[in-house]
Amino acid sequence: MMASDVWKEYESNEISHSVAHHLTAIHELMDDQGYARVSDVARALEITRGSASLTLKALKARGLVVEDHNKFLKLSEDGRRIVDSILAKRAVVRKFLNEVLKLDEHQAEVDACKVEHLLSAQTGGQLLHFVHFLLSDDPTARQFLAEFWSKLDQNEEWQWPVQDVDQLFNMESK
Amino acid sequence: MMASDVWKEYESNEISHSVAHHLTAIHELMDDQGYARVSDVARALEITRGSASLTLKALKARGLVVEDHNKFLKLSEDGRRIVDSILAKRAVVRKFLNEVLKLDEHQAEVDACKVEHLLSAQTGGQLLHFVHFLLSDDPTARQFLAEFWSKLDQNEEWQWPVQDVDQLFNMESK
DNA sequence: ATCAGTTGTTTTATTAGCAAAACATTGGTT
DNA sequence: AACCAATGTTTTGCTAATAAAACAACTGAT
Repeated sequence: MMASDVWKEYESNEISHSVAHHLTAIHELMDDQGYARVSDVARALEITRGSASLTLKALKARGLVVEDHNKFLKLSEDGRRIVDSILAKRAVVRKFLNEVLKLDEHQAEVDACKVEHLLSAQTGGQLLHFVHFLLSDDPTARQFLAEFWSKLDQNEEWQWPVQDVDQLFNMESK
Repeated sequence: MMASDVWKEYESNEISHSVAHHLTAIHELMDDQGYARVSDVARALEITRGSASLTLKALKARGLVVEDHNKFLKLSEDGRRIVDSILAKRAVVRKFLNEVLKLDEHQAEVDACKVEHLLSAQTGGQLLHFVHFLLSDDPTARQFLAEFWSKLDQNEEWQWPVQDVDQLFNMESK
C-alpha cells in the first residue's frame, strides 16, 4: 500500500498546470480575438511577458505551439489535442460538481481547474459516460437524482473529514 | 470565462503533492512500525535522505510535524487534521473511480493520489454523500447503477476527447 | 522626425523539490 | 580500541515557473 511508484507518477505528468493554462489561453484567445501573441497570453494569465516568453519558448521547442512569421502563436496538432482533452475533462468535472453534487459554480470551477490536467483519458471518458446518463431523462436516473438531492436537503451530516471511509461503507479494507 | 483568479488558486494551495505525501508517509509509518524518522520517510517515498531532511525541516517550521528528543517525528494536531482530510478524499475518490466508474484499481489509485490534496473539503464531503448513497442498498441506487453498468457494457462510445461536452448534453453554454 | 506606447527577449533572482556528495554522529561488533 | 553501518545535515547543482528590470524593435500620433 502506498507504493512510491504511484505517488511519483504525479511529476511524470507530461502536462503541468502552468502548461495546461498557457495552451488553453492560446486556444481561447484564438476563439475570442482571432490571434494570440506572447503579450496576450501573459495578460490572460496575469503573469509577466518575460515569464510567458520563456514558457512559450519551451512549448515551441516541445512542438505544442508554433509561431507565425510575425510572432503570432497557434497550437500545433499535438497542442490542439491536448487542449481538447483538457477542456473536455474540465467541462465534465465542472458539470458533475455543480449539477450533480450541487457545489456552487465558483467552487466547481476552481476544483475542475485544479484537476483537469491530471485525470487520465480513461477517467475522463468514464466520467463523461456516467454524468451523461445521470443527467439524461432516463427515469431511473431522474429518480435516483431526486432521492439523492432530497437526502442532501435532509442535511444528513458526518463530521468531515471522516476518520475511516471504508468503515462508513461497512467494508473491510484490503 | 477563464478568470485568472481561478487558475492561480492552484499555486495558492497550502498543501503541495510532495507535502501531502511526506505527511501521509509519517502517518503510515507510525501505524506500521510505531515510529517515523527522516530516513524512514525518505525510504517510503524513495527520495534521498537529504531531500527528506530539508522538506521535513520546513514542515517542522510550519508546525505540521514535531520532532522527538531523539529525532523521532510525529504529526502535530494540524498535521494530523490535514492527513485525515487527504486520506478521506483519497479513499472516496478511489472508491468512486474503481467501484462506480469501474476503472481498474491501479488507475483509480493513481488518479485519486493525484487529486486528493487538491479537492476542497466541500467537494470531498459532497462526493462522500454521493458515493455513500450510490453504493448503499437503496433500491433506486441499485437499479440506477445496474442500468449504468449495463450501458457501459454495451460499449456505447464517443470519440474521446469529446469536442463540445455541453453540446453532447444538449445544453447551451452560459 | 520625435516621442510615447506596445511588444518580445534576456538577465538576474526567487521558490519548491529533487539528487549527489561530503560530513559528522551514533550504535553495535569484533 | 577499531571498524562498519545507519542516520541526519549541509552544500552544490538542477529544473520548472515565476517576478523584476533592462533592453531592443516596432507602431502610431503629433
